[in-house]
Amino acid sequence: MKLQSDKTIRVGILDDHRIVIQGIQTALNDFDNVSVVCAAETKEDILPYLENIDILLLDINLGHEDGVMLCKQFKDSHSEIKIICLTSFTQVSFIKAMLRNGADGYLFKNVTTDELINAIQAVYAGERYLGNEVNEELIKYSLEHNRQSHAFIPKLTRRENEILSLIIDEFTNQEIASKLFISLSTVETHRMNICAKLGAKNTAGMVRNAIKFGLA
Amino acid sequence: MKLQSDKTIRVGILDDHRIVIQGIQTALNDFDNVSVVCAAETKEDILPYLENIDILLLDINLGHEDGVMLCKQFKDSHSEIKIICLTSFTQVSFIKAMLRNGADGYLFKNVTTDELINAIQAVYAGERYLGNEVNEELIKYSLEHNRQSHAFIPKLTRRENEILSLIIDEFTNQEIASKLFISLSTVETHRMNICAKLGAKNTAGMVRNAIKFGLA
DNA sequence: GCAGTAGTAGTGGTTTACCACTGATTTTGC
DNA sequence: GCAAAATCAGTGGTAAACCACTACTACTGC
Repeated sequence: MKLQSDKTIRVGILDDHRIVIQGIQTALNDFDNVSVVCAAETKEDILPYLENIDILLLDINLGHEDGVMLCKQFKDSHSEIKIICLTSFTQVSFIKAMLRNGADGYLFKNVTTDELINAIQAVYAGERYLGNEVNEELIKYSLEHNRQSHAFIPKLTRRENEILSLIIDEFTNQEIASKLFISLSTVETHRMNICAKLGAKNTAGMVRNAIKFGLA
Repeated sequence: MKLQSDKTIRVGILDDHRIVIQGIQTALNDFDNVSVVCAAETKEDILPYLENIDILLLDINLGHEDGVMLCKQFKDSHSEIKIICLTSFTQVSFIKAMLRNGADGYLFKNVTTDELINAIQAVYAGERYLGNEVNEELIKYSLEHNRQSHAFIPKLTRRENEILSLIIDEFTNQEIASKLFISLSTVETHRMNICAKLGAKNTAGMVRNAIKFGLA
C-alpha cells in the first residue's frame, strides 16, 4: 500500500503494554511508507531513538511514569518530533493536558487502522489530528459539563481520602473532627459526599467499595 | 508453530480497545492450535459467540460495562467456558474479585506472547493460571497487609456469616431481621458477636476486617 | 447427663450515623 | 479575574448502630 508522501515516516511507540505495541505494528505493517523503527515500554528505552523518529505514539498510563509529563519533556528536548497520544483515557482533562503539553494528535485505543494512518499522515504534514471519538468527547463535554464521564474509579479529593482512611480505621465522626481540627458537621458533609461518590448507602458499603476500588 | 493439544482452542476476545484486539490476534496468529474466532467490543456483540468458544479473554474496564460482573454472568450462563482476565488493572481487589467471580486466569496487558499462550494452554487444560506479575502483586499485597491473618483467622458460624454478608451488602439490621424472619435484637446480638470475633469496633472495621480475612 | 456452642429474643438505654438543607470561605483552573 | 471546585460549617431532625445485660431453646460431643 502506498502513501502520498515519498519519504518513509519513522514511527516510534512508547507503551507499557506489549499487546498494544504488537497491535500497532501489525496495523502499520501493510503500509510501505510508514515504518515502526522502535517500540519501548519505558522512558529510558525510548530516549536513544528520539532523534531518529518522526512521530512518537505515546500512551499516558505507563506504569510508574506519566505520559503527560513525558510529552512535555520530549517536546522540550526534541522540538522537531511529532507526538500522537494513543491511550485508553477518554477524559477531556487528559486530552487538554496532552495538547497543552505539545501533543500533535490524540487517539483512543479503539482507533481503526485507517484512522491511525490518517492521523500519522496529517501530523507528519504539520497538522493537528484528533480522532473522531476524541472530537465527540470534546463536543459532549463542552455541551454538558459531564463531570462523571466514565470514571470507573471514583475520584476523591485530598480531604475526602483523608477522612475515608480515618473512617476505615474505625474513628467516629467526632474523633475525626477532633483529629483534623474541623467541626463535626464538616466531617458529616464529607462523609455524605464520599458515600455518594462511591455509590454506597452506608458505612458498610462505603468501606466495601473503597477497598474494591483500591482507595484504602 | 505447534501446540501440545491436537484440538484447536477457540478463543474469543472482549475488549473495547481495537488496538488490543489486534495485538492479541497478531500474537496468537503464529500458533496453529489456537484460533481467535471472535473479537467484540461490547457484551451484546460477544453473546452470540459464547457457545462456540473455549476461552474468553476479558477486559475489566469496558466503557460503560463492568468486566467483573460480566465474568460472573458469563460463567452462570455458560459454565463450560474458561475466562482469562486480560486487563491493565493491577489492584489486588480486582484480581480477587475476578477469581471470586469464576475467572480461570488473570494477566496484565504487558503480558508476553509466550505467557499468553502458556495461560491459554493451562486454562484450557483445566488449570488456573495467573501471570508472573499478577503473582508478584498478590505476594506483595499479602506481605503488606496480612501479617496476622496467617496466625488468626476468626471463625464465624453459619448464621454470622450470613448476617455479615448482608451487612456488607448494605442492608440495615431491620432489613436483615425481616429477610431472615428473626427479630431485630437477634440481629443486633449477632452483629455484636461478629464485631468481637473480627476485632472490630464498628461497622467500618467489621467490613474492613471481613474483607482482610477473606470472609467477604 | 452435662458442658459447650449456636441461635434466638428481650429491656432500656446512649451514641453515632444518616439526611436535607443552606451558606461562607478558600483554592484552583482556564 | 472569573467560575468552579473544594473545604468548611451550621440547623434540625430521624434512623440506625452500639452496648450491657439477661435468658430460653436446641443441638452436639464426650
